Amino acid sequence: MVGKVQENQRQRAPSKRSVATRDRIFDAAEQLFAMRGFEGASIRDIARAANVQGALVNHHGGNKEALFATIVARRADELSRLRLEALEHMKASGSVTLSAVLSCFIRPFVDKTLQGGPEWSAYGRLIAHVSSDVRWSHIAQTCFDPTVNIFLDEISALLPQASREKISTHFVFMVSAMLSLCTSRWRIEGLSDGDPLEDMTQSLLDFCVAGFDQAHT
Amino acid sequence: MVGKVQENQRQRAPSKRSVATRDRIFDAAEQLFAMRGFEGASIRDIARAANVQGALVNHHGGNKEALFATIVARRADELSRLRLEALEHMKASGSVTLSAVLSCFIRPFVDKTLQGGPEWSAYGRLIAHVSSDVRWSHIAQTCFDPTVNIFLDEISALLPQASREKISTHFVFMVSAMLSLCTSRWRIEGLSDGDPLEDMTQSLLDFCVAGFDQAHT
DNA sequence: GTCTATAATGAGATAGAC
DNA sequence: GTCTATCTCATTATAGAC
Repeated sequence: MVGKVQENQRQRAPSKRSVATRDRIFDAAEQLFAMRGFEGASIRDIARAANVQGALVNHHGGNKEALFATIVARRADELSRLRLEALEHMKASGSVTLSAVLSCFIRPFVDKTLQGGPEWSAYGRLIAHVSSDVRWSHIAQTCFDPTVNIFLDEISALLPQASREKISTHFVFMVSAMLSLCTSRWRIEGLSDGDPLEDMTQSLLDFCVAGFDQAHT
Repeated sequence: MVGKVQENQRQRAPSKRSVATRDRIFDAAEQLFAMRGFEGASIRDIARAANVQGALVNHHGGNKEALFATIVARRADELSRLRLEALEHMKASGSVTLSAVLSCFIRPFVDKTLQGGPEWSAYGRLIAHVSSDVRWSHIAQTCFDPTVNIFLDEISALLPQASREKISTHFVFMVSAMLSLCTSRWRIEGLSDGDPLEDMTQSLLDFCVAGFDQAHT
């Protein structure tokens, strides 16, 4: 029954098997794009990792750039939702502080990428690729800027003496530091003599809150 | 005369033309590795940009990984020297503050990569690639860690209550924010309504000094 | 939707003449 | 040191059978 329902004028609803295959392809693409970057991950590697023929990758994902964009967009909505829900929840609770606002942006990301399983761990590195290459600016604009702008507004309200430009600049510093938890933990561990910090998230938050706050005075 | 002097038992001194060719190849490799990453830059593209035959790239640079490592190492010494000189100069002047120490690390990098011409601008992005990919950890270890450890020691002396692990962690946050000036200025500009900040370097410094300083209390 | 087969191009690397 | 020529393999993408 379900298999014959039309989604729109041009297409059947995809079968369960088709969806499963597509998801396997997307998961494999996510892992490989995250680990090796756009050029470092080949369609063949993705197909092999997903246990499908190469042609299927193109069938489900379009060409390589479209596939990459799809993979980034796939989890962007959930991430935005988590961030905005945290923000709403915080405002409902009444105590709107700089620390709380930044936490609403950082915590969902870090919680997911550090404890949300291998897909989210890969997704964190993927976002780092997007954020450091102007070539993907259109993806960042579509997937992340709307939410980021909401947070910039909140921060502006809390730091009325700081210009929008300064807040945006500091925000990018914060995002870069946040992404380093996904891309550069090996670096932190290599520079530390002993065990890595127990709670890097709190440390990141403290670092960024102080960084923003000094702009106030 | 010079052309016939032996450098060691196995090799003549390279001719002026040879050195010029090699430098052209290295410069082209630097630009392309910086712009497109390791896999995104092909030996053929590098050869074309340097106006030489492909075989010459292998001749002067070895295989692709060796070439990449060479390109990163090429300017690392100068960068380290600038940073350590700044540190010495500061200590000689007497006022050893956290802000001054961090400035000795950040200023030489930012001054070079933002105003030191296209080679240094590319080099900044190149370091960003190295810093965000565990695959290049051996390069980071060789080229940057010795200097970084000296700065970690200085910071430790100024923040005796902070653990080495916390200082290392914050240092990586700082480096990530610093590198974002090379990789993500498009992002800052996209999020700012008006003109970008006049002095992003000072802004970065303020942000990081405050971030480190809060660990003190 | 999935497969085989293949087109069309580009990749890194080297041998050997000059 | 530089060049030409070439080897070998991987790349993205599509056409067309099932």
